[in-house]
Amino acid sequence: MENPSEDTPTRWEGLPSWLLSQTANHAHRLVGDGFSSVGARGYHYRLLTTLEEAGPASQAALGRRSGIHLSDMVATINELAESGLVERAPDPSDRRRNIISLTSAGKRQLRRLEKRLAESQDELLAPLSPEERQQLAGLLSRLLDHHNGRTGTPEEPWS
Amino acid sequence: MENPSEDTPTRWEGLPSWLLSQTANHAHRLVGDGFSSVGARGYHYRLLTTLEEAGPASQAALGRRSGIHLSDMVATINELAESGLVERAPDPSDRRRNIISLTSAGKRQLRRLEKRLAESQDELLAPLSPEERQQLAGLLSRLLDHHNGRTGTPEEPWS
DNA sequence: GCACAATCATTAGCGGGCCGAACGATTCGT
DNA sequence: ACGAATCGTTCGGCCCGCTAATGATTGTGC
Repeated sequence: MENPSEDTPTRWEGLPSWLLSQTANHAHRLVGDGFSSVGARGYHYRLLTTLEEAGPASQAALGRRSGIHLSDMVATINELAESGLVERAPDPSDRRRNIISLTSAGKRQLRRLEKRLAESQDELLAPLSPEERQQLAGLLSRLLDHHNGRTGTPEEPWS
Repeated sequence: MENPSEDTPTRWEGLPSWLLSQTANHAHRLVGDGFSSVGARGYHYRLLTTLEEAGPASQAALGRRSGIHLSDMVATINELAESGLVERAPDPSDRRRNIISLTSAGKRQLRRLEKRLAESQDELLAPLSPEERQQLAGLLSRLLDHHNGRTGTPEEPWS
C-alpha cells in the first residue's frame, strides 16, 4: 500500500470489503499515530478506559469487559505497569487473581489518549459533513449489530 | 473480541474509527474464510487478479500495481508457484528480473476466488438495501480519496 | 472430606496484512 | 568506467486477534 505509482485501477478497488478495509487502515494509522505519540497503542487505551469505567478488577474480568484476549492482557498490563499507569496487586480473597487498578498517572495518560483520539476522529472524518458522519456511523452500526447479534447466537438459550 | 459476556457498553464503542475497524474485521473475516476455503488468502487473490489484468510482469512491477510490498511478493509468489498457479521465469533481457505469469490452473483458481469474494460481499452487506449499500460505498470512497490524495502529495510536481 | 471441574494468570506460538533495513546481483545514466 | 538505481531476497518488526498448554487456586458434587 501507499505506493500506487503505476496508477492502480484494479478490479477489487470497488468492493465494499476493500473500501472498508482501506478506510479502516487509514483510521487505524491515524489513531495509532496519535496513541504512539504519547507512547501507547490501542490495547493501552482500551484497558485504561475499561479500568476507569469498571474500577479495579481482575485481569479476566477486564478482559471480558474490554474484549481483550486474556493472553494479550498479560502483556498489556505488564507494559502499563512498567510505566506506572496501572497497578497489579494480589487479591487477598482469591489468590488466583490479581487486582488491577488505575493510578493517577494512568488517569492522566488516559486524558491524553482521549485527546489524541478525538483529534484522529476529526482528521479521519474531515471530508464529511455532520449529517454524512452520522449516516456513516448509522450504516456501520447496522452492519455491526447484524454481524455481532445474529452470528452464531442460538435463539434458544441452551439449558 | 467475540466475547462480550459481561455486556460491554464501553466508551469507545461509538467512535467512527472503532465502527470502521470492527466492521472491517468482520469483512476481513468473511472474505478470509471464503478465500481459505479454497486454500488461499488476500494476497493470493490480489496477485492473481493483478496478473490477469496486467499480464506477465516482473515482481517489482506486480508489487507496484497490486500494492503488495516487495518483500511480501516473494513469499506470495513462492506459495502460488508451489501450487502451480503461477510461473516464475527469468527475464532474458534483464537478468535481475523474474517474469511471473499466470497458469491456466491459476486462472481457474482466480475464478473460484472471485466467486467466494462475491458471496462474502453479499453476506457482509446483507442488512443493507441497495441504496444504502451505495451510500456506504460513496461515503467510504470519499474518505479514501481524501486520505489517499491530499496526503503528502505536493501540489507542484518536484523537478 | 475429597476428587474433579472450573477459573485465573501466564507463556508460547500462529496468522494476516503492512512495513523497514540490508545485501548481492545486475543494469542504466552520463 | 563508475556511481546510482533497480530487482529479488531474507530477516525482522508492528498490531490485533486467536489457540493451546501449564500450574496454581478455588468451587462443587457426592
